[in-house]
Amino acid sequence: MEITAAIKEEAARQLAAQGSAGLSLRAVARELGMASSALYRYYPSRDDLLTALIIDAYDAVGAAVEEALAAVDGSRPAAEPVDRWVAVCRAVRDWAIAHPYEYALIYGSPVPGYAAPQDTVVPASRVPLALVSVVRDAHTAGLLGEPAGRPLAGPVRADAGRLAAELAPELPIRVIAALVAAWAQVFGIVSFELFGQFNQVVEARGEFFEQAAVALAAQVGLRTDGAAQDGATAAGDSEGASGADGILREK
Amino acid sequence: MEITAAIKEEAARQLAAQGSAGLSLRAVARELGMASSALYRYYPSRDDLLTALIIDAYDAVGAAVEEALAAVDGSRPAAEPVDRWVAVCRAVRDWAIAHPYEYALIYGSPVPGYAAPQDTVVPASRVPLALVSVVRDAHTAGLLGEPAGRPLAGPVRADAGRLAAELAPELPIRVIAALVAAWAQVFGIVSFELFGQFNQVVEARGEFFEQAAVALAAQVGLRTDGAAQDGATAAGDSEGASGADGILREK
DNA sequence: CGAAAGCAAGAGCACCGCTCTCCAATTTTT
DNA sequence: AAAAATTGGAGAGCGGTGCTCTTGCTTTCG
Repeated sequence: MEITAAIKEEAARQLAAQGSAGLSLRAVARELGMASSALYRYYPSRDDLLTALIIDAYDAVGAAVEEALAAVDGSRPAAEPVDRWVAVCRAVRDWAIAHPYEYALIYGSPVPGYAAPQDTVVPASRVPLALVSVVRDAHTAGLLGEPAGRPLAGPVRADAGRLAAELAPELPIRVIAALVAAWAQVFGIVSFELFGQFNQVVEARGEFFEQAAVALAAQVGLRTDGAAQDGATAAGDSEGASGADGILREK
Repeated sequence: MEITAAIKEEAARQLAAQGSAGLSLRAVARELGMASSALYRYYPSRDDLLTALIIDAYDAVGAAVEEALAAVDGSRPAAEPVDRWVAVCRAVRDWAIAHPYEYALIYGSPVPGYAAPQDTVVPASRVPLALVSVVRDAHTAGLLGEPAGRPLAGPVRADAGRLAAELAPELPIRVIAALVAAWAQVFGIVSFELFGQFNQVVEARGEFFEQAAVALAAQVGLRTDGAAQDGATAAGDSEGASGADGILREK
């Protein structure tokens, strides 16, 4: 049962090298020294292989986020909620920059024949769950203030209430709503950076992202008290990979 | 010289029907009753055709936004800054829902062989320019408060200053920075909705988006004074197209 | 030992982007 | 008006793709 792993590994290599459109079953088979038809015994179609890669990508970014959270929690003194939040956000961005095609695969436009089976939902929820845990921990520590924004409209309140019930019943519903919005917004910034929308607009992308992440933390109610904001300290060190402008637009 | 238009039109039809990956030069030629090779006289490659479609898509969403802005400005009484901001945001979302594949083409992952030539930058700037104009008008009317967030880190300040110089010298630099962030965040929410990330998370997507747009307006400093927030009035009417969950994920 | 199941290979289908050569019509130039 | 040059299109063909179907080998099981 390790052939499937070898296939996936080679496919991941091609994905990382040429993007999802450049992934060819025949090329994978060629590289593995087998007939292309033999490959269909392990993955019934190209989309199924892609789905496996999608799941792996979700798991990878989820693991990166959880690892970053564990790292910041191991620091001295104990990390503040805002720092934990920013650590999660930064982990997402760093992973995206390091794996642009994998990122595009899961957070870009769905592939042509796509397929978002149920298997993807659990891995896909690791990042949002990390964000929830940061906010929940802040809440239990009494470090959660009022989220920004007006009272929720009815239907939004219903959605947020449902989410709160299954994720964090102790959190205020408005926090949940703000959290979902912040979640989407974090990826909005990362996507804009990776997909080239910031090309002649934002150059200091690491610092810009940091700034936005801090603002989003405040948006969900994480107070930035205690040590004054020194978010700039760790801002610049995630550069280097984004030296050229635009990651995916090479041509 | 109208053959290029016919080609583009048919290509746009295929794009809207099957997405960018489903766009085939041969199919376009077939549909137009000509040899596929003849098509290369007008578009040297598939990517060039795609680029033309990208420019059209940018122009379309830009026009939709400007039209929405003109519409809200024609209302009585004169629209408040927040309402103008939300109108722009809503126009983006409505256009995206109406043209999911075009949206994916320009705001999703860049296509495999892509090509982001300079021709795209002007059309692509129409939406952000509309956002800038809303904020600038609010500023000249004295309706712009302090943007949220901390003081800008040096490099971000430089970026924002450069943008301010060429876009709106009278606006505070921090507003520019907040504006860029809000711009990316608006598209983050739209992309998450269209690309299926909200699938079992947010159901009341119109209201949710409205809420987030209002919050982002506040984030850039647009005060929601005067008539108390009645943003919910126009919230629910942009639904209907998003009845099914997920637009691009049919399979 | 023989049957059955699993696995790999090959050929082939229909499609794709793209290039090349060729031809006819048209336009321009002489 | 005749000749030359440009243009727009057609066809064949190359190498590539995903996918299917049939064939054959090998391993396992009864």
